[in-house]
Amino acid sequence: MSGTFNAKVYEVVKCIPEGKVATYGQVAALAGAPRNARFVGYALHVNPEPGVIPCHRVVFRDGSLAPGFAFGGPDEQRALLEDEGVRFIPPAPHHDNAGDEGWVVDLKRCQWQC
DNA sequence: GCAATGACCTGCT
DNA sequence: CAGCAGGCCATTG
Repeated sequence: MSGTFNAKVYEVVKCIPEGKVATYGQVAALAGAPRNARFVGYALHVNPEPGVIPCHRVVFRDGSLAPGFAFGGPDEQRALLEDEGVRFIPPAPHHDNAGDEGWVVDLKRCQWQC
């Protein structure tokens, strides 16, 4: 009930359609705070409404997921996103930040846009 | 009620 | 090109 930036985050995240993913920075920007990407993660951490907030659709700016904090594990998260229709691609040689096994979301084609 | 921390991102050196 | 530091709001102890 914090009618504030935090609540806006849930609104944006819940507004993400299937087969699409949004980045923390994007959600934060849509919430009205491009520099508050940090608190976006915190907002999802409290996750006041589990099952309603697709936190697994929220990924890093690089396309990697949140390792260790996923609801069931990066493997489950990847399978879930892939099952929804999200496209996954291997890490680029010049940009390898393996968040999980080295699979990153194709932000080029599956990043949710307003 | 005070203080500290937190799934990040951006800019500058 | 790469590495380092800072910043914001809210929640919890």
